[in-house]
Amino acid sequence: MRDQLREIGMIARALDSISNIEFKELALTKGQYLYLVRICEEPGIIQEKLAELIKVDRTTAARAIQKLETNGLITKQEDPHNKKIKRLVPTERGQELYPIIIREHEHSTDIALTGLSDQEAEQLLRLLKRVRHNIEGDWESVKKGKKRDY
Amino acid sequence: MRDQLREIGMIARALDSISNIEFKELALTKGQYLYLVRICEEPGIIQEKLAELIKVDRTTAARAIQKLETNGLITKQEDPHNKKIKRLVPTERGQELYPIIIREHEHSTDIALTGLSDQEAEQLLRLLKRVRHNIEGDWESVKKGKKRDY
DNA sequence: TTCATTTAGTTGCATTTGCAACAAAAAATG
DNA sequence: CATTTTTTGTTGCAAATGCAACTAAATGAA
Repeated sequence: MRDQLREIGMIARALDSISNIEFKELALTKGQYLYLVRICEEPGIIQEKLAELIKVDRTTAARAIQKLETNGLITKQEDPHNKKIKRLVPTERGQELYPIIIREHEHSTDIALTGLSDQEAEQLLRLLKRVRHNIEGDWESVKKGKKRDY
Repeated sequence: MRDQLREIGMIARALDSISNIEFKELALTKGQYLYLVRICEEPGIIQEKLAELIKVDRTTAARAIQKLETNGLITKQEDPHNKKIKRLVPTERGQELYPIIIREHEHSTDIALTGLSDQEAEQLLRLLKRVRHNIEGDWESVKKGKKRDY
């Protein structure tokens, strides 16, 4: 039975839950790790793009990012050519957390992929990328108010 | 690179977001569809098991379920042999929503699996089930306060 | 250039989320 | 049997979440 999406939901909730509990000792509150890793990997990214990247509501991202700044993990830098956007850059302290977050993530990946051959893990990644690509359009248009017919 | 878990997170957030928006016209608020479908498919299930099934915090489930009852979509029935548990059963109105939720879910699955062959979709499902199985243990133990070493 | 549209960001408000901390029934241990 | 532990459920907070509604800059169209 076509339960792919249910499995994905279960896995995502379980892992997010684990990460949130584990990162509490880094003084990161719910969800913050998501934004911080991406900002470290793509410094200069703006809020709007970051929200699109991780598939979260713009306003939720706005507040999470605001809090990261308040806590001294990132800064918002103004762009010389565009007064509207604010480029997000990790602070030194933010960068220090990056490898810790990645290590946790690697460990979760190890657990998740236990028993899968390299070929299977690669195949899984390929298929997931296609699925993600398939749904991105719907997410963006539904977010903007478009109705899907079915 | 081993981005399987990131892809899963993106897909899950995007689809959950879409579902929440689409089910608003059924007067279902955030997340409620998750619980309602499962109660329809497994009537008599108890709160604790339901939370484990969908991988969500016990107290979050408690309140979502409470609201489903308040809104007349499910009832909590006492068990004749066990005074502690409350068996969750959909009402008629709850059952009416079931096929609507499933239809939406089927459509999302159609979109998500676009371009995948039957073999690929099946392989994806098999792999996801294994991944889910792999992480369930960690989720439950971390939830109960156990620390993972890595 | 002018005006409309899109993009980027913010704030208000109502709701959901989830850790603590608790209670009570049931099950396990001795 | 008594008593310890686990299971199931709840409530109090504090925080995150997300839809509306709003600004203002940038971009596009006429």
